[in-house]
Amino acid sequence: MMEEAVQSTVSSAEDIVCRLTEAVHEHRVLPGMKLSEDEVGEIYGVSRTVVRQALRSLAHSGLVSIERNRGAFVSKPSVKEAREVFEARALLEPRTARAAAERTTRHDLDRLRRHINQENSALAEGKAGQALKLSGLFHIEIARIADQQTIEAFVRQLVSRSSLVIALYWKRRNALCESHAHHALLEAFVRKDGDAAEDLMKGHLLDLISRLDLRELPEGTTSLRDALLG
Amino acid sequence: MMEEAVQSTVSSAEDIVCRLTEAVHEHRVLPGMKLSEDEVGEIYGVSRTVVRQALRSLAHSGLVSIERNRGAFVSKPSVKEAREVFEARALLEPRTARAAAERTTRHDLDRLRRHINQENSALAEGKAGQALKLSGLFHIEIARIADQQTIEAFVRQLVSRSSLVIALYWKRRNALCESHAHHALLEAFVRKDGDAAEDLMKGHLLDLISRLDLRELPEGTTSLRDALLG
DNA sequence: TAAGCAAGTATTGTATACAATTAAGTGAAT
DNA sequence: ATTCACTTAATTGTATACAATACTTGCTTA
Repeated sequence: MMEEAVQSTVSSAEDIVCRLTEAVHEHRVLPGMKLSEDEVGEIYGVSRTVVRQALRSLAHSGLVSIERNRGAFVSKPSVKEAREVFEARALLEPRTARAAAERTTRHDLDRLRRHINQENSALAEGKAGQALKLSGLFHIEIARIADQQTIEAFVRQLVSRSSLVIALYWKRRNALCESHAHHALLEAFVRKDGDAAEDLMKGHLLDLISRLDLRELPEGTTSLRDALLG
Repeated sequence: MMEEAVQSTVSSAEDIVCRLTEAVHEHRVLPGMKLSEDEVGEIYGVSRTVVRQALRSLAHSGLVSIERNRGAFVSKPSVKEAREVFEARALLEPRTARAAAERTTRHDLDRLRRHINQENSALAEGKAGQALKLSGLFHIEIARIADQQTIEAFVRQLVSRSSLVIALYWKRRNALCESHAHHALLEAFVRKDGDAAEDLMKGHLLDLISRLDLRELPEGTTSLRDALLG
């Protein structure tokens, strides 16, 4: 009888948040890039009103910095901010991995396995951006398994910002970043070994930090002079 | 020469966010309350545009829930959400208190002392709302001393949501909630005793949870029937 | 009397228009 | 030639207007 219209229960602003977030995660949008309201609106076919909602939402997550009367830019985390992000992750994720390992269901294990396969496929095909995005999603998936929505939201934010940090401070861009860390975590999950999961996650995060070059270099704006006189 | 106008570097939306947040912290605005855009806009003398910005910002912090085409309401955390909030605090705050204790300067100690005095004054004068707000600010101050802006932002959010949890689940509303916990923390800070600070904070958070009644009762909407048939 | 339906009212979602601020470009003076 | 000032263009901040959705109320009917 009633022609049930496809009522989008999700606002279009959230949709744009997702698209921009994914672009950042895949390093298709890089730190410092200007996000003009008109431009973004034209790309996605919505008005500035909804674009502004999305940008402010992203600013809340730390992915975007809004400067009054100047507009929105993809954030460029400072060295200090980069350290803070990983320090926060070190506080949240190991204990969350423990909780997740002890709660894992068979269904969760299947999802994790599929996820790791996707990661490896992306790496094998040279899709570095997608591999990076999937790598982050793995950590979020763990928070989901732990059934901790509040912490999951924090981890989401930290993973996003980590993506910016990696874009700015990763040591060897061309190096394959495949590590067995995720697979080792999966094995701990199979055994429901909370201790191992916590330790593995702690070590994994330390490993990630060690691959960053967090000397104070890129703090100053990459001035045109430096670029041209180099 | 130039008549330097008072250029508000802070957007009016942020101003409204602060005012509403403070009202929630002081329990002058309670969980479930409707926040009509027109009404809020009229109260603060701004248009709906800026009110909507503020409400979405508060929704991001978890203080407000926005239901599509229905509007914004002060969040009513479920029992599960209440537990999650304090579990997240248990992960973040003890280690942060340790870091803060080891970094404390004399200036920080003065601020903490003044802060505790204000708390006690508010309690003595029976200003329960203000005392609660100050109590939360104490925890935020610790994250600030630790010089961890990222964690500070998370703690801010968790303290805000804790305020909602307390409004819903606090056992004995009339009980004086003065505890020596904050003062004990201050003493650990004076000694720069990180171990003690971490333990004290852990215990303080457990103490807070123990004063909540987290049985599944208030999950159902406080229906009019319950209120009138009581 | 109670239940269901329908029209009207109120509130939110989105787009557009105007105001304010910033950034850029042009020109003149030192 | 360089720097400062001024004008002009572009972008963001805010308010308002219109569209879509949800809620209320009154009426009809069983």
